[in-house]
Amino acid sequence: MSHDHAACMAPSLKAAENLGAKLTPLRRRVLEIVLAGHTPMGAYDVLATLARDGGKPAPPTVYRALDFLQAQGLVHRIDSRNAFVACFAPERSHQSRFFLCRACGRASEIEDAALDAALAAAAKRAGLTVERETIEITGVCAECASSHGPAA
Amino acid sequence: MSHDHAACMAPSLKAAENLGAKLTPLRRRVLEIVLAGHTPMGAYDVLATLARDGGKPAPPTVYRALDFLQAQGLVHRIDSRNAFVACFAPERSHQSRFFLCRACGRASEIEDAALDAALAAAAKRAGLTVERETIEITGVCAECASSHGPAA
DNA sequence: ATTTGAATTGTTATAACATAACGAGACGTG
DNA sequence: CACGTCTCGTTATGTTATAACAATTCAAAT
Ligand SMILES: [Zn+2]
Ligand SMILES: [Zn+2]
Ligand SMILES: [Zn+2]
Ligand SMILES: [Zn+2]
Repeated sequence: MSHDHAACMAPSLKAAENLGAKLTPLRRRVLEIVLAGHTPMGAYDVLATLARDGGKPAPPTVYRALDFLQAQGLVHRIDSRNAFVACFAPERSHQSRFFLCRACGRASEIEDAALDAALAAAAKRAGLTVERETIEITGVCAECASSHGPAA
Repeated sequence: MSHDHAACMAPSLKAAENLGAKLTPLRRRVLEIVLAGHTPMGAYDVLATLARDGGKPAPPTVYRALDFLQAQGLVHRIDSRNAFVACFAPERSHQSRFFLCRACGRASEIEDAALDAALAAAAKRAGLTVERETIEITGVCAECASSHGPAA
C-alpha cells in the first residue's frame, strides 16, 4: 500500500495548530508519534518512541498527553487493544467507531450515516442518554483477505 | 428495582448445564458469581469472591474460567471497563453489544435488528470480514435519568 | 489393572497497562 | 513582584493479565 501519508496527516496537524497555545511541544510530539501510522499504539510504545528523542519520560507524561489529545478529539482510544490511534478527521467532532484488521493491524474510522441512525434509534428506544461510544469491529480487511497478508 | 433474579439467571444456568461435562465446579462457580448481578465485574473481584469460598485461587484460575465461559457464550467481556458480565440469553449466539449506565452500572444487551443490519452493511461496504465486535454505548439509563439515582 | 494422553487446575513469577501524589518550573495577570 | 494556574518531571504504587511449569484428574486403550 502506498499512500501520501504526509497529506494524510495534514488535517490533523492543522486542527491541532488551530487549538491555540495549548498544544505544547510535548503534546505535539506525542501527536506526531501516534499520527505516524494507521495502527493503534500502546501508551508504552509511545513512551519508548519518545525516549529515543533523548529524554527519560515516565508513564504519566505520556498518559497526560494522550488524555489531552483525546479530549481535543485528535486521538481515539481503542479499548479492545489498550491502544491509541490518531484521528484523521478531527475537524468534525465524532464518536469513536472503528474497523480493526487483525491481520495488518490497521484501524479505520467508520463513517456511516445509516449506522449513526441505527445507534441513535436503539439508544432512544432503550431510553439511554448516550455519553460515550466504544465501537470496535474486528476482522480481516479486504486487502488482507485477498492477499493472505497486508496489501502491498 | 425488584426483579426475579433467580428466574432471570435460569436460562443461563440451563444453557451452561447443556454444555455437557465441560462445566466443572470451578467454572460453574465463576459463572454463578458473574451471573449474580447485571453489573460488569472485574476479574479480581471475581477472584476475591471466589477466595471467600475458602480456597486461595490465583489470577490464572479466574482468567481461565472466564475465557472458557466467554468461548461458550455464557459471559461477555466489557472492554471499556476491563470487566465481565454474564450473558442472559446464551441460547442464541450473538455478538457483544451493550448499553452501559455509568450511574447505576447496569449492563444491558442490545437486541436491535436495525442495528444488526446497519453494522452488517457497514462492514460489507468496507470489505471487512467481521470476527469480533466490541459495541459499548455508555450513558445514563432512563431510570437513573428520571430519579437522579438508580431506580428503586 | 496399568498405561497413557488430554484436559483441568494449582502455583510462582512477571509482564503490561494505568494512576496517585507531590514538587519544580513556566507563564501570564494584577 | 506576588499570585494562581497550567504543565511537566519524578517516584512510587495500583490494577489487569499472562507465561511457564508442576500436579491432578479422568477416561480411554491395551
Ligand atoms: Zn476520528
Ligand atoms: Zn488488513
Ligand atoms: Zn449475551
Ligand atoms: Zn442507570
